[in-house]
Amino acid sequence: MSEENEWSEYAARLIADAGLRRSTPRQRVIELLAEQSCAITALQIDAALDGVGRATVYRAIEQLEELGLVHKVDLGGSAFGYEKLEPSGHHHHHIVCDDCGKVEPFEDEALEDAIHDIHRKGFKLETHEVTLHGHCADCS
Amino acid sequence: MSEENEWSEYAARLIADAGLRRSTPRQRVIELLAEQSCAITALQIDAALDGVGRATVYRAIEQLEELGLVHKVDLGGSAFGYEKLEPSGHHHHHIVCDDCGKVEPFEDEALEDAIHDIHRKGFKLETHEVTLHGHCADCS
DNA sequence: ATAGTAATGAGAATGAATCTCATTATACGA
DNA sequence: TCGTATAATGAGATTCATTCTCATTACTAT
Ligand SMILES: [Mn+2]
Ligand SMILES: [Mn+2]
Ligand SMILES: [Zn+2]
Ligand SMILES: [Zn+2]
Repeated sequence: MSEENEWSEYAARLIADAGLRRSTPRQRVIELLAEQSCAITALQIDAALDGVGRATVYRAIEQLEELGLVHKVDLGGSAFGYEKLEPSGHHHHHIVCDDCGKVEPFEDEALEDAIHDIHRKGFKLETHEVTLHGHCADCS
Repeated sequence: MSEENEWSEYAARLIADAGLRRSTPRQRVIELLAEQSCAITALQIDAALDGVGRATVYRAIEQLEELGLVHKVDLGGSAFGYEKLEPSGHHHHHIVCDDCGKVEPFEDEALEDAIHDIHRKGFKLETHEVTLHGHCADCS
């Protein structure tokens, strides 16, 4: 099974388990998110889905976030980005060019290890976000 | 010399080197940021400084950011936070409770080492931001 | 099929951040 | 010290991502 379908179906399952209905608009938001390999904004989703209202897009994102299916990321622009969170836990982080706004995903095993070693009493840690800032080759 | 004064004077020097004037409103923004040990929002700064306009607060923050004196952080609320960046490079990151919004700073040497070992060709890395999300004791 | 209610979407409202522009303050040379 | 150039300011308007409202629609279970 492709990774997109895997996530879509996992999402459908959690949605059902949460007692939510299987509605077409929310389903389309899920499918669009499933196709993306990196972050996309709420307004991009809204624009891509004719017939799906803005409010529905934001509501769907909020629910997916609460179910741990989607992750909100600040990529330096004027809007937040959202990307699916694989059930395996496998994920990437981002490098942002502070001059032109270009975003590149990256993965780093040592970084993940260091993060997983962090414990703070009084806090149950769930997710994390790492963003590196700098200047890309074109802007240097 | 206290760390606040150290940063204030460092900021004053960079402001001067950049050819900017030593204006009272901008100076007051700098001093307020110097007093904080963690992030504060632009509107909190504006509210704390009577006689200093909102536009001036945002402009000052933008300039300080460009000079590498201030760091913008997304702490999950409706507005961004800003905190001073010590000339020594010494800094902390944040743990956020996704339920109540509580923010706690933390430092981790191994994490910093892992981040400094990250290199990406075509990118000159400057700063980084790490945010851990979870649930605090009160909300668990 | 029907009832019960979750979900939707158009549009209004909110609010952080940005922009405008007339006025003021600062730096610097005379 | 004075005058000039212009950086900087602040009130208010504006933008625009996000949230809210509420009448209507569409799931789902019976
Ligand atoms: Mn749409
Ligand atoms: Mn103010
Ligand atoms: Zn990670
Ligand atoms: Zn760090």
